[in-house]
Amino acid sequence: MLGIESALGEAMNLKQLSELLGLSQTTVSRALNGYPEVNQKTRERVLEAARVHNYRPNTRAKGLATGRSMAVGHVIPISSNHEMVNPIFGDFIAGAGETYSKNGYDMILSVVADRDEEKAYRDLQRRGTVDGVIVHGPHMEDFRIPLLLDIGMPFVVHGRASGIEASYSWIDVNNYSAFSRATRFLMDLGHRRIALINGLEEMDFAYRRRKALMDTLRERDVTADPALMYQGEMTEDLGYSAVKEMLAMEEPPTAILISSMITAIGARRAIGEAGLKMGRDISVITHDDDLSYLNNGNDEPLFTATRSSVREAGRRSAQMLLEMIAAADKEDRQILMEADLIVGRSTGPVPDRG
Amino acid sequence: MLGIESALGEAMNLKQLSELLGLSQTTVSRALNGYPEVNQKTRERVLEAARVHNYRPNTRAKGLATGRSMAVGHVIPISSNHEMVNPIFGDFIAGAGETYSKNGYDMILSVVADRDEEKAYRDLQRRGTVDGVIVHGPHMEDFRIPLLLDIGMPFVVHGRASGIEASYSWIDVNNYSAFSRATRFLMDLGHRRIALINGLEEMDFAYRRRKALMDTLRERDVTADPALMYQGEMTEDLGYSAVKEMLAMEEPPTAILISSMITAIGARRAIGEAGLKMGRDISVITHDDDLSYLNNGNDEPLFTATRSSVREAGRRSAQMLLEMIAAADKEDRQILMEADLIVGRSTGPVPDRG
DNA sequence: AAAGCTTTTCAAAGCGCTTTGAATGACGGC
DNA sequence: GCCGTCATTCAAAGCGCTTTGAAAAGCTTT
Repeated sequence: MLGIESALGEAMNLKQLSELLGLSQTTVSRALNGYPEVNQKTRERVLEAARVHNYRPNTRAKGLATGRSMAVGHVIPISSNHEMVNPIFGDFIAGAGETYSKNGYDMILSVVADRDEEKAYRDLQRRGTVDGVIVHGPHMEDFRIPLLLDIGMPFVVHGRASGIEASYSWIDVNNYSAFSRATRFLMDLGHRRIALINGLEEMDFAYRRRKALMDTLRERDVTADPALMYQGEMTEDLGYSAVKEMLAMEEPPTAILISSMITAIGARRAIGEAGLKMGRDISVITHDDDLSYLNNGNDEPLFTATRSSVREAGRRSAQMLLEMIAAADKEDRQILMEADLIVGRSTGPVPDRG
Repeated sequence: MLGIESALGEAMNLKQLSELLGLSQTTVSRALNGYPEVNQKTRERVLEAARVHNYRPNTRAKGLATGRSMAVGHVIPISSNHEMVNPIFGDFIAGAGETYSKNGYDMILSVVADRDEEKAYRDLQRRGTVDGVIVHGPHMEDFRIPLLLDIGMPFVVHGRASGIEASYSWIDVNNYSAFSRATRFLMDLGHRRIALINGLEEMDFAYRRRKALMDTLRERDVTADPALMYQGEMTEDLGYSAVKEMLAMEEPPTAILISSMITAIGARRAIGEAGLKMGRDISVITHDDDLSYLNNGNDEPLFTATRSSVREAGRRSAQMLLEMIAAADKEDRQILMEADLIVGRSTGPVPDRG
């Protein structure tokens, strides 16, 4: 009977399994969960039976009994006006998800209108749906950090939030050092008029990148031109429009720093349309998140780029969070990843202005 | 005391709430869930108290009691060799997630190595983690469809699987009609040598698109050249390499059909590098999933494209699945969405060969 | 005022698991 | 042969909810 049921895919439960084995639920549960007070022979019988009948403990019942959900939440805000989905989201999630699977955790995605974001976190906590969350795309002084500290939910931020004093766990790319290196690289090639096409200014990473550019220019006594600073959602179109506009200026920039590969592709389009050639007529350095579907050329990189795998960041954030959940200590953890500066064909010395 | 606790964000449970109100858990539960056998006054008191104390029922306990998880699963296979994350994934998920949130469902993402995919579905079912699943990117004769029918888990396929007889629920773009219209459009402009840069050949959508092209060519007595048929993961690089190769042929194609915007961008790059101009020297039509970060130009579309919003498909698949879960009837549902053929600047009449 | 309804409320069982505290059996030492 | 010890096993309580079946309260009707 039970055999037939299991063949039909009906889920077998602990009670049935223990009756089948002539053991108590206690013993079976302990054998399955690796507790020591079980006879070796018994344990083997139990494990074998569980395997044969393809037993999997009911997630909800287990969670209810243990008080843990074995799940991690990711809240994805969709802003009501521009409805943008971050292009790096897929790769980050893939990295994180990989880690969760390996560790027997589920990943819960909550897609909410941005005005409902606070409610979403509170709900996740009150309903006991998750044991912790990952915070995406922090703004400066991001409200989610004090919120999560307040409600006492373990979390890891992918990025940091300037202006927040409190200590918390994060993993971030060293955006400052990446963009100052990129700037120095361009300046060493003689560039002085360097434009920036950045993410939205409230984003923390955008702030750091911009600051890196400004500081580095100033270090070498160059005054930044505010007219060359663009920012917006990192779409292909932003890159195109910004560059088109720049190239129409009286004194166009000789180099451009760009915050995302997608945007750099738009920039490339505008440069091509203007009949110019990247690396010869104008230099471009982009940040490259190493997305799986957007390789930066195959042999020699197309773009000179500051590169850092967002997928790897996903893996490591998840790892960090799981450690925090497991650990007794309430220590915060921080990881700062350095980006590589990859030299490609999109940069070169300042052309002679004729 | 309870007040302080709730202020601190400690989750209040049904027992505490009912004691606070001097009512039984039964009555409180019924009042909250809208059952009729509750006095109007009582119901109001209960709802008010729940609001004030920010009560949310524990997901796991509720699920355990009702036998439903109020969650939907998405299994994302990561293939061991090429580790590709589909670029359309983010937008689809955003669409689906929106629908789930509105309906009080959670979304569970399971990222697994492709060889563990069957196990992932079985686990989801046996552990009772989800009430249904969405199947992504079906192959021809996709094994997941018989599997899910077998284990009796409600599901909706985003796409279809040629070669499967059984009835099941799906939502798909009419790839065949989209690509035959695109082909006819090109042929009307005089094109006869039409190349195809398609997704992996085992993918069902790729099969239909290719068939549409072949059939349409044959209808007008044109023989397709197998040398012009490319396929692979839809990366930027695929488009670039394929077009570069084509343009080096003795008799290059005069038009190209491409299965994805990302790949079309690669194609554009190769075309630009060769010093050619899209729409004048060579025509390109791409499929455009209307991704939020990849707008096809802003005023006049850059590419002539078969367009269909993958985000909308996400919303509708989720809607369909939730209806199936709620419905008593076990009817299958099918939705075939027609793609728009949007005319942009990438197509034009066959150039005179000189 | 008792009987019969209807409306409203409640106590308790049950969902499938873990875990506490107790019971059982085996074993060696005296 | 009895006792303490250790290794195993078990019954039962509990996690926070829903839901069944019964009880209580409020109204009509006779």
